[in-house]
Amino acid sequence: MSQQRPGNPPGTPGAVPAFPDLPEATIARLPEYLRALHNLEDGSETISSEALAAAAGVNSAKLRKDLSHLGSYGTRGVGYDVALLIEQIEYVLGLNQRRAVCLVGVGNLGHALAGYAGFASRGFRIVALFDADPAKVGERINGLTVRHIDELPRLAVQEKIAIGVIATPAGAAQTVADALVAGGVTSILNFAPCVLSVPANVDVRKVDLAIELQILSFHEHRKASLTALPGGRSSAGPPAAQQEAVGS
Amino acid sequence: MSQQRPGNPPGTPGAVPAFPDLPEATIARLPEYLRALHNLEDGSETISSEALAAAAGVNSAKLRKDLSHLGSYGTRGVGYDVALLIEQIEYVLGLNQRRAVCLVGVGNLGHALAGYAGFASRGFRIVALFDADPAKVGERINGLTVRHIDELPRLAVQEKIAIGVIATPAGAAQTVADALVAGGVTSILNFAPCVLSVPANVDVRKVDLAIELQILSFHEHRKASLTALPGGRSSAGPPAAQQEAVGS
DNA sequence: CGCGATTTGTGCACGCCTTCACAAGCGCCT
DNA sequence: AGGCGCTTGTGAAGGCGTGCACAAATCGCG
Repeated sequence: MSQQRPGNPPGTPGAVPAFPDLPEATIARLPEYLRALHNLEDGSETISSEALAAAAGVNSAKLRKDLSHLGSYGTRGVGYDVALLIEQIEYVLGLNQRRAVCLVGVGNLGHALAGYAGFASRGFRIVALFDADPAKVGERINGLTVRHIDELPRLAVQEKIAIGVIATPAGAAQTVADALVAGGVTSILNFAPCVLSVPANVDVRKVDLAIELQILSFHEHRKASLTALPGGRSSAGPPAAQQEAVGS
Repeated sequence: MSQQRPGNPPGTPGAVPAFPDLPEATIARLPEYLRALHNLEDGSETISSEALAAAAGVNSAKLRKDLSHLGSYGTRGVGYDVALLIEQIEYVLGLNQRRAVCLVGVGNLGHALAGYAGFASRGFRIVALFDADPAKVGERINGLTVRHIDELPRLAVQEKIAIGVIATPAGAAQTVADALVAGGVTSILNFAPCVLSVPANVDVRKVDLAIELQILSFHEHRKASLTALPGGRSSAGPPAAQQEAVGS
């Protein structure tokens, strides 16, 4: 990621509700709390940190600290007001305004993302689809027409698109990122397996599906090597093959 | 995640190459290094930590420390042997054996995942597709026939599937997870926006596309509130509305 | 053969994050 | 009105991860 904390220049007086600079770890959990809150079918007005933490799958102390960071007021002995908490978190995350998102690359994955209901239901509005393949331009997906990528910068500016999603092959990703930046996009969600270089003011988050599987694979390997300890190395290639320069 | 480190019971003697218990942060980066290594079109035999770090988008000191954790031997003054390093990382990640993966839920997203080339090209083999919808059972996707989810436990055992991918709606995810566990699956990649509860020996990784966007949204909100400081709160709702219990 | 350039491996310090444990505060019941 | 139980908010400690800076090691060249 290209976080590069702006440093909170000493000059900024806290007159306006100078944005609470929450820890990154907290920010990453806020959406989870929000989801848990929305999923509450329980009609109760309030919820305790214990209950919400369980619903979100985290430690209750962590949750309380997270919420305290954003100044949210629970009531001791009672809990948090559900409706108020939802409003608070949505405000902090900037979800009260439906943000315009564009998606580049309507291949296999992009097609699925374009139709993903989870975006619309959680505060985002896909307003444009792009692709470099002329054969795909003009295709209609989910009520949107795929446009050629050359139109990206112009349309991004025009539609005030702040977030771009890259679902192209890795080879095209950097070019697309440049086009997004040219269009004034300042947040990028990158599904292409590659490193993007962007200006410091642009945030990039990466999701690499294969990497997730590889991490799981590691744990599988570890678990297997633990349970197989007594036996004699049954599975594939041993870690050897790197002896050299043993004694010089 | 349900990490819950096994505690490394004091009894385990390090006779067998007791698995290097790498820091989680390191594990998460190894696949990135691997990808960077594979992408090297440079025909050189070796690569310096500096160069590889740049290609992977990380700090070079971090990379060296990561590699040192897995005992990988670079050569001072020269760098790391590319081929050897690839072999090492692939071994640690357990990628030398093509792991069997099954995918549950062939809706919008599942469909895309089933066709995602990145899995096959990076050591994984999707061997089965499942869905609960009878209308989808029998459909052929990418050479695989969609089976009914009731067959999951049996087939998972039969095919020795260790990793399962959940791409169902949130409502069905827990049921699917239970079925996966019943089938002996010990690693789950969950795309459904919900918390799964699984036995301690099962690893779960979660990918929530909407959450990623929400995190970006936060940064957008923050950036906007910073640049708009001088002006007068032009955009949406202020954070107020939570006064109450001010003085009792 | 020796020296300098280069690059790895790592000790150390710092900061972030997590977790525990508890005081403070609030509501309810008597 | 008072006390009791429950829950939040937070101080402090510990662990983890990061990044700097440098010693150790290796290669190539004169």
